[in-house]
Amino acid sequence: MPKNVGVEPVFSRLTSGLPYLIHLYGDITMLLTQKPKSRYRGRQSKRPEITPHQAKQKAIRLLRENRLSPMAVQVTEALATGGVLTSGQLYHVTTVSPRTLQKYHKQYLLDRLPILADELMALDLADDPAKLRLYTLGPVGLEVARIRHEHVPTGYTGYGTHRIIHDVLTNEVVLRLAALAVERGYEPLWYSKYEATVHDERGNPALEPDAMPAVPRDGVYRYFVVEFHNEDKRTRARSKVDRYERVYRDGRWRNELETDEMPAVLAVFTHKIVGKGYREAISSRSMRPRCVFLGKSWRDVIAGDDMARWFNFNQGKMVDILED
DNA sequence: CTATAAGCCCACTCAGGCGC
DNA sequence: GCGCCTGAGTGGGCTTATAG
Repeated sequence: MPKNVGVEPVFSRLTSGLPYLIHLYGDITMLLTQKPKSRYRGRQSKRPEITPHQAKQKAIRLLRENRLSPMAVQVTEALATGGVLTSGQLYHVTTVSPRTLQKYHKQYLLDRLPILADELMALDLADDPAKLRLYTLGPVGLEVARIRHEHVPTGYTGYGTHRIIHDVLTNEVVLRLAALAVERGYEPLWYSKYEATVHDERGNPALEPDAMPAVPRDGVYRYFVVEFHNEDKRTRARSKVDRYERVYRDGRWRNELETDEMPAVLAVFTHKIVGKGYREAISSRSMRPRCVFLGKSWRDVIAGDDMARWFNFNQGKMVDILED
């Protein structure tokens, strides 16, 4: 990809850990349905604050002296790509234990985001709800990532719950799709939303997908962009379709994404009305869309539905996105 | 108070490096 | 080869802090 030249996307190195992804998490479902009301409960971290300058010095030292373990690299890379992941997601990507994550936190590599008590209580399927944590890059991890990547997701501590959950669920979609791809013998890649962004002629973002997984096919990587909708407005779908079509015609994406084939859009929606919106937007166009739009409901994702089977809005039928 | 999370200590495994 | 050390990751078990 153009933006992170010389940097391997996370998944290219993580295929060995991926089979762990297969079983259902369940630790995610309730994050969506529960409204944030209760506050953080339990002991709070008393890790002393450090200045951004101190963090940068630590990061430079860690890299120069080669003192970042392979596991630490994998974890920071995963977070640099996905922004915010649960301890469960991190485990399924890297096989890192909660204990080690705690250590990384202490070393300023990671930050924790408070998980709300009610949402924890609502867990029913989780293997170990007590160990569920939300992690983002910490001050040092952020600086490490900045040295490796042009754009790094930041600011989660300032984001509202809705936004954080949006990103966690987006990552869940990517991880589950990747897990299936690995199961079928492919080596999937995982690009961040920054790497997936396409700009207009003035340099402003024209498309800002939530993530960009890629799966090889016939020796060439085939890209998908994820659009995760956890709102219930059908009009958002129409504007997305219009925007993708505009960007397609513009053609700039070929250079920015370094691909000859426009990535297919994987639209995941928590409200059926959004899927309906896509359907109407596509069928009502006078010209047949040039982009491929695929849809799946979040309900199906967490129910363990086959992650390769998506509804193709253009053709009006189910397809297998890894084989068709 | 209780429930929950963070902190801390110890012990174990495993891999790599070093000296002999 | 062997023994020894060190660092990383891990898990158990206990203590301490804090919101409700």
